[in-house]
Amino acid sequence: MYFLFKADWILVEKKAKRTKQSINREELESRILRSAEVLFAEKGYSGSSMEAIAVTANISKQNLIYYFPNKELLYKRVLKEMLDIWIEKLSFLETQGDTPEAVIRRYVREKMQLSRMYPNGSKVFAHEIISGAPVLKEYLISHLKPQFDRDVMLVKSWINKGLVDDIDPEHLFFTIWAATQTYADFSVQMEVLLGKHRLDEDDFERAELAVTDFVVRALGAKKNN
Amino acid sequence: MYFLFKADWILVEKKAKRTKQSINREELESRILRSAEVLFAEKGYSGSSMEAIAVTANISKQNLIYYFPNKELLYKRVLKEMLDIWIEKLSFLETQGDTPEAVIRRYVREKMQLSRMYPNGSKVFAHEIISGAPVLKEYLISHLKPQFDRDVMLVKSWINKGLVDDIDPEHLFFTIWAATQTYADFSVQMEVLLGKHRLDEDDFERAELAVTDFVVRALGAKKNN
DNA sequence: CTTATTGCTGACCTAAAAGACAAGTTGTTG
DNA sequence: CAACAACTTGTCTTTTAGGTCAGCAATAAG
Repeated sequence: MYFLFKADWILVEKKAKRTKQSINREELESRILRSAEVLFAEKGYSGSSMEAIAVTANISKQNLIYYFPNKELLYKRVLKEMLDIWIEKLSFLETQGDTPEAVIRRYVREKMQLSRMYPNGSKVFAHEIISGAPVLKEYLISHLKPQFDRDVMLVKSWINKGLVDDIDPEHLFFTIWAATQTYADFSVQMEVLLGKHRLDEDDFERAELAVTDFVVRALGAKKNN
Repeated sequence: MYFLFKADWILVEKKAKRTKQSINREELESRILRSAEVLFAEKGYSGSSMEAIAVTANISKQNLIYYFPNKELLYKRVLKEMLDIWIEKLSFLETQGDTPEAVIRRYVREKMQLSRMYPNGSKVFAHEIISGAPVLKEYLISHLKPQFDRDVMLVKSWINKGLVDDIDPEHLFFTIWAATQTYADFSVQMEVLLGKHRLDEDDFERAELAVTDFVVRALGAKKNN
């Protein structure tokens, strides 16, 4: 799973002899990554200093640099962690016997859950894309596009079979992504508008229902085959 | 229109004697603002140096500072310019005799056009909200929320009158905003996925059609009253 | 137990970036 | 056209941030 970027990932694949040190290393690395994620999400890449990340992770700056020799590497690792999760959880494969509606419902639900569970990773990703994807562009071309093309084809086949209405498949995906990811990225705006300090369980429940419902209606999906 | 933030806007309301200097000043100010907008959109607040903004605007850094004595002020002005445009163009008022569908169609179209015409402003706004809206939070509370509440009420009245289906009004708006703004903020991702260098006239046409259609279907709006 | 490896820290160094200041230039106005 | 205001630039200071390096501390391996 270390295929994402050229040569500049830290490769840690040496038999893993779980000594006291290696355990500590793992724990500390993930603490650093979580801290970095929070800061990158909130302040962006340039706005997050190594010093600040170190403080958040409760270590010294030099120690941080010991684990991640430079900031760009750290940033790429944070992005990578997020993408790994997304790839793992988001396949749009047509399960045997599933109706389009079922596939879509599952897809929307999983995207919503990612927004709910990894809001910071999502924000880091958003900053990156808005900024023109300087780091991720290659990845989008090599990994996301093929999957996208495949998924679009699938929806087209649904249309041809008359299982769903004649909608625009590409823009359907853009809308689904936007509508789901917004619950991570723009949560502050929603909190203000809903008059809450935090979006809670219930809000996400409603959101998931609403968005799923919108999408299903848009598809005009026929329930029985 | 200078009510947005406390006291730190530059107030320029002195009778405007259109001399050679004042014309030049206006021209230069807007050139600076456009340059700043581009950089803030791409690099975020911290990633954009005054030096770089000056270079982009083709003036010296010292001259930039003469016009905008500090970076934060410049940033706020960029945000303000964007918000002024949005407020001006986005009212969800029920025009006499208009059906819900017509109102919604107009609303979506206008939001799409904002994404198309002011992608950079939109990106700056997105960065700001994702970052927790440190500058804009007050504004969201005082200006956006009241308008939002009003618009939600309107949709509820539509529902009560049976003009549209029983959808979730709050989340309807969240979805519309997300689905339209994504064409500004995530344009790079779409370019990659559609295999284009730039989203063109035609893409936006299709996008507008798709999103409008999507929303109208979600509403289940009845065409005749 | 002692040697090698890994983890951690403090003292630097360098570059960039915000912006203060003073001095010069250009345009405006009585 | 003289005096004043608006504009522009070069120089300097301070702060911050990324990162190096040498050495000390803790742990693992023989």
